Amino acid sequence: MMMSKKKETIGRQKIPMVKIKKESHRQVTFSKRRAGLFKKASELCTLCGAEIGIIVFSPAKKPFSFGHPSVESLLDRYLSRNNISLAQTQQPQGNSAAGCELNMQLTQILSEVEDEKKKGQAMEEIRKASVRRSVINWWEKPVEEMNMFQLQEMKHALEELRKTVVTNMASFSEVKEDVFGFLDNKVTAPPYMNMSAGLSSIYNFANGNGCF
Amino acid sequence: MMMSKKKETIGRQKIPMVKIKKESHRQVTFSKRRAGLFKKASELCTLCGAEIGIIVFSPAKKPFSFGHPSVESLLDRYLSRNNISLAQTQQPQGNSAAGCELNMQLTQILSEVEDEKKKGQAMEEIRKASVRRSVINWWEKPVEEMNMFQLQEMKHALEELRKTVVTNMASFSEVKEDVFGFLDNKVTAPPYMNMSAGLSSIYNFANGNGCF
DNA sequence: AACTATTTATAAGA
DNA sequence: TTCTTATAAATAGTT
Repeated sequence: MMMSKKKETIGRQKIPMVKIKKESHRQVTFSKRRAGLFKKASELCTLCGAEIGIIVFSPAKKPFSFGHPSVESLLDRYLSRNNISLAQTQQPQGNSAAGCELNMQLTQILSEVEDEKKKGQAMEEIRKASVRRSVINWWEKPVEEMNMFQLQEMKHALEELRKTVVTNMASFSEVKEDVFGFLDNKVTAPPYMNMSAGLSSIYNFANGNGCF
Repeated sequence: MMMSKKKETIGRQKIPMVKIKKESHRQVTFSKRRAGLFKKASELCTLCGAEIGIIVFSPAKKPFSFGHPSVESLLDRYLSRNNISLAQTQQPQGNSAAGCELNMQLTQILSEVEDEKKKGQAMEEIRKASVRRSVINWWEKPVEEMNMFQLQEMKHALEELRKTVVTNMASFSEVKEDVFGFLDNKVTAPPYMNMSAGLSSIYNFANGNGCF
């Protein structure tokens, strides 16, 4: 007792509320605090049934977002209900209803898949002590308690995945058609959560058509 | 010393991350946490030079926002960046080419996502002794060897996944309604840091086609 | 609105 | 980048 074991670290220190000078330090802080901000938002949504949309541009101008439901759905919903149309300012591409439907399907499927992916990661994390990015432990909570934040985290994983898969995909592009032919049939499913973050990343991947 | 002065309060207690039942309590928590969220956002802006836009709808459907530089400009950039505009006002039309392209995009994305999902399941399988559908271990083979079969498996997994997720999602239905409920009311208000003129202009960035 | 006892979030360090 | 640890901050339950 009282042995005063040497402090291993000085612990958290108070920092002046001014822009962090050192680039690397600023990047680290940005990542940590962005995660913290999104977590807080998620909790506010859960605890109070609030609706929150957040858009963040990192100092490097990289976009991040959190949305429950999603920024897009909020806007869409509002506009639909109020029958407002502006669009003129946006890119004029004749779009099709079919395209929209597909788009919605994509949204639906993506949210499902992201959920699954996350679930898989969660199990892995629980079982062993981490591998890739560590998120909080929403996976140890009942399903009612896991939602937004967890899904948001999947976005990052998905984006990383893309790079890997896109690269590998080249080797069997011909098979792809056969296998996914079923997608030509409309996959009809009820719309649930929309993950803005996840979808956003998708848009960069699939644009060029007015719907996206 | 050791006088152990009577504790004046029990202090902060941990609370379950579920919607707070008591109306009054929920309202108080909302106020406190909203303030905390905005403060965190503010600090992130200052410390890292980030740009952040936040929109919050209270459980009572009252809108609040935080924006640096402004909610509008942030949303504008966000939407532009992601090419979400759907601008296609109302003209429905038949653009089969577009539909085809969309489908291809969907296919591409799905393949990526499924691959990830499978990867997660694979790890789970490897680590534990099976759980749901057992697949072979093509995942342990070099990428050149996994193709058709792997993709086929993913398809099934995805389809099963959908059922699971759709089922689980049902538990969110209650929240969902709450969440979208505010849309029935006109968004009228002006609240915290900067806003007011904000919302109306924000909506101008979207179109009224309901694609999103 | 204020007040603490605690829980959380994190700045540093490894 | 991820994990630890000590300390700064946020906040739940009270007054």
